Amino acid sequence: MATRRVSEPSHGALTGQAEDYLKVIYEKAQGGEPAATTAIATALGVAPASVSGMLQRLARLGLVRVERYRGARLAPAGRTVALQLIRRHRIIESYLVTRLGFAWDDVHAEAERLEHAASAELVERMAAALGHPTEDPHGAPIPTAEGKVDERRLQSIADLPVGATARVVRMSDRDSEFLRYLATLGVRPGATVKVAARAPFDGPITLTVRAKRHQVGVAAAARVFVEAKTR
Amino acid sequence: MATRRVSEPSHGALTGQAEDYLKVIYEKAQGGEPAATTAIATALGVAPASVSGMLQRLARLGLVRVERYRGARLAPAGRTVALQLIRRHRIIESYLVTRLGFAWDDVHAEAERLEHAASAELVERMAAALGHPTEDPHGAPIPTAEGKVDERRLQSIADLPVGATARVVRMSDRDSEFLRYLATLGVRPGATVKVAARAPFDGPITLTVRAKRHQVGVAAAARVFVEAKTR
DNA sequence: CATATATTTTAGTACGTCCTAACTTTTATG
DNA sequence: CATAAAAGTTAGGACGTACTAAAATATATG
Ligand SMILES: [Mn+2]
Ligand SMILES: [Mn+2]
Ligand SMILES: [Mn+2]
Ligand SMILES: [Mn+2]
Repeated sequence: MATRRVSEPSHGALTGQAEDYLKVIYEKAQGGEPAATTAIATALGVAPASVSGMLQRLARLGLVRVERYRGARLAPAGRTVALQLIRRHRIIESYLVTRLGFAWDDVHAEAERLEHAASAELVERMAAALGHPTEDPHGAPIPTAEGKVDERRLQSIADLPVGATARVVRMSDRDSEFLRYLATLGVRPGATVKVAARAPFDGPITLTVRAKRHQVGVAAAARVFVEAKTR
Repeated sequence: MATRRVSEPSHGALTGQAEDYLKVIYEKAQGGEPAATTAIATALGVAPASVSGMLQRLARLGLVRVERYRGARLAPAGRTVALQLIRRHRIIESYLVTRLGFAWDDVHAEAERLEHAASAELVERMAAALGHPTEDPHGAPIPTAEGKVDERRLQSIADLPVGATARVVRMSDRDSEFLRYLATLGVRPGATVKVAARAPFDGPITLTVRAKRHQVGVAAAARVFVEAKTR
């Protein structure tokens, strides 16, 4: 019996790259539309041609269904892989912030790598150590080990009308500079924000957070997701 | 500015595979002799031909010096990479055992993967959380961040004469079945063992551990490293 | 020391992943 | 709706890593 090669991926027979594709397809294909090749390419930082190639391989493996020139959706098997990966990612982020003192704007890149190397056992031990958290540090819901996850579509701040008050639920975690910017505004999961004004032609949005007013661009506002307060 | 690709290795420009080769060469080339191709191949579970190829690449990168048909030694740059990898591996193992309740016979495979994904920051945070340990759970010394490590060559139990008493310092951690076997004998770092008898022709060694006698094979004894007691 | 055996390397091939350039299809616009 | 622009795919190639089979070299043995 030969030594198991350590280069083999930790989860099934999939490489980390393939896992990341599935995760991005999961994220981009929410809401009926398949994930577009270019959107996947941008998210992963690869050329569109590379995506076309990978989609064919993933389709051959039964993990995605591809409509040529239209985009890709996850097949059930691919969805399972994606949700397990997302679970690992979010538990790892939570653990790094809670137990190892990582800054919340700093954990994403680390988790992006560890999610492929961490075994299910490690992840479940981390989850247990944290008391089985249901959300990661950026407010994103953590899928259960069985693959259940809250898939509600949330409004972003950019969707709110003037005068609306909302509770911040989650925000994009890909860009740590963005997260640090939000932190300076006091915008974090659980915070209350009010849209005080909106300049026309997609101009800046005036936000009230903890009694302070800030002007934020539409692009930033669109990356912060909220629940309207039914006050 | 494109998104950094997550497939990129965490440490320098080296892949995890190349790192593992360097680690094995470090281990096999202690004591003058270069690491033999077949020894590297066996340790990594690959064919000798694959090793020849990788050695050429590593030589081109200035990480190893190869003597054709003789074997490979680490160049200074390769030694640095190897020692950093070993530091990551051993700190990760220590952390998993101490903080996440992993069994000591179970952590090696996990660490073998995580060592390539964990950033220096993560590893230093783990080390700090543990109070900067100097040995891993199997008694192996942890190199410092600066690359210093205790490289003493230790005797194995198989080297001891009958009647010798010794303190167990460390043991091979690659095989969890082996580690569980040692645990049933009470052989762990810090334990005291006495060679009560040795059957001729490399026959079984009779060991006294915590007042109990056990017969162990020479192959097993050769994988447990000790310090003779100068009582 | 000649030759048999063991070890190592080379040659040729495969696979996953990526790229650029060229081509095809879809979509948007006048 | 014709055509220009955008999006997507294919072709061809590179790189890292692995394999097997054959050739070269080193070592052991009679
Ligand atoms: Mn994240
Ligand atoms: Mn990832
Ligand atoms: Mn180990
Ligand atoms: Mn490894």
